[in-house]
Amino acid sequence: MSLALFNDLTRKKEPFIPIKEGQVTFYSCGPTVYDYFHVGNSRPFIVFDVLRRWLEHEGYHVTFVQNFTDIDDKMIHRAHKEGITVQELAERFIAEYNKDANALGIRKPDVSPRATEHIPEIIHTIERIIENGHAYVSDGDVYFDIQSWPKYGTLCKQNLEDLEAGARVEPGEKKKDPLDFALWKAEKPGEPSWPSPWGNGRPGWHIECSAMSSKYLGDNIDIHSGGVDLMFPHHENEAAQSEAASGTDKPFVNYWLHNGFLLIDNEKMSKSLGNFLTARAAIEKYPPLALRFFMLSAHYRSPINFTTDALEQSAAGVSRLRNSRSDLNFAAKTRTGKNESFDLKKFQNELDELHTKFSEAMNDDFNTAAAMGILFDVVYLINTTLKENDILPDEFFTLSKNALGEYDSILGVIGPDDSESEHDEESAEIENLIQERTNARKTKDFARSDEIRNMLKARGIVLEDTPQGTKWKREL
RNA sequence: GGCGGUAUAGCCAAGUGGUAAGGCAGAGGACUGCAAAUCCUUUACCCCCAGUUCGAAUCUGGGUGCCGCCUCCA
Repeated sequence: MSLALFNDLTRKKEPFIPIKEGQVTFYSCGPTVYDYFHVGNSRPFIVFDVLRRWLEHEGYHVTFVQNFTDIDDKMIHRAHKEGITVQELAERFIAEYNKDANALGIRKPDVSPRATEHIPEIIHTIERIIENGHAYVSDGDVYFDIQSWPKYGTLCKQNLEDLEAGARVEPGEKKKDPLDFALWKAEKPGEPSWPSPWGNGRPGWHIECSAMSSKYLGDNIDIHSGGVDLMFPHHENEAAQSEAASGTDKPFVNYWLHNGFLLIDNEKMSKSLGNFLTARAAIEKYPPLALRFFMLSAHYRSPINFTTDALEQSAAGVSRLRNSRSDLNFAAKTRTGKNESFDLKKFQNELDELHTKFSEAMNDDFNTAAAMGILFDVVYLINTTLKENDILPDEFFTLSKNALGEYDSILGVIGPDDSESEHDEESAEIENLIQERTNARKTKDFARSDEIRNMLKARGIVLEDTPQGTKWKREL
């Protein structure tokens, strides 16, 4: 089975067929860098990171672009409040974004364009829209002309009347239609501005994505993703702008993907509601891997509820995965050898079968929840095999490690391998203490034995006694 | 009001019409100096009502609950 994605444009699961064979152009809406991003914001970053990895795993050459919105009302207000420039604010929170994203195992995009570094492209895009007759200048502002765009509302499946009924009309606005939205906003005192054919001003919210997407990926791209709340108005507007600018009948985006919301206490987590937890605060409280596990434990389009319980359960799940790998590593050092009664072929077949299932799950609208179920099946297979055999051949360890490694290169929920750091200074010290404890246990000095174990435990090092000796691992 | 999502065990959650994956927690057991980990055993009237079907968690119709979008929002 090949990859199918649920396309919000058609509200159907469709086979994924890229524009250029073997290549994927993928634009993901990034953060407005006026603050730390919160746990809800982290969901699309994590789930679409996994989709990107999966596409690459399947052999596509992916160009992944995720923007930084570094100029808008929120940026301006926040910068004023902090007494710094908008640019300083952006620099600060782009750095903070990168820290948190890195901690959560989110890979860097191929391109991370910033709105303020693309003012010429934005202006050019607006000029094209005006030339094509879909925007008008009104007293220094430029608005998109909704009435000139019959397709408006196709993404969010709303007709114009219903949208107009709900549209906010602000006094003093210079729009022809309440649904018209700003492409360019005339300069206001004390706000950053750039010169343009329509006077000094700044870009509207939606236009940056159109301009930057087109610059780095072209006028017709494969995938565009973001949270469901961006479907309207942001993505609807983007599509209208981009298609109005390109002037071709090719759609801006072939596959629109939207992740479901993250709820906290059964309510949407949002900055405006004030019920948010920053990703920074969350990963101080819970292991980052647990947060990632949590995001991937449900299908990306389902809503998920952020609770202490759920995060603790996720952390326990991560531990199970990590334990299996650390048991595997330890056994590889202590229990490798010839074993005539072990049926390697059968083991390999079972792994292959699970591999097929994993691929099927990921190809089915990247169903990470099902895929993680398969990962646990793999862990179970490895654990029982380790249990049933005292000695196992090299091939078993190679196959098992490769399997876990491959799955984790996509999901990123098992995390770094402690055994890779086993030659550093701290490890040597730990090994010495373990040796001392082993000696104490031989002479039945359990007081000293437990003392050493507790001492290491306090440092986050957990000891486990096995028939092959004592193994250690770091706590999550 | 318009549009959309969702309802599966104590909790989280997958599920393509053929009597329910996986994880967490719990109980009992094996192993262990004690622990930890692991393994074995064990836990589901799939929101309600009606319908289609030989057969429905899955399809249809009607309810009900919860959530979201329609305004800045991942």
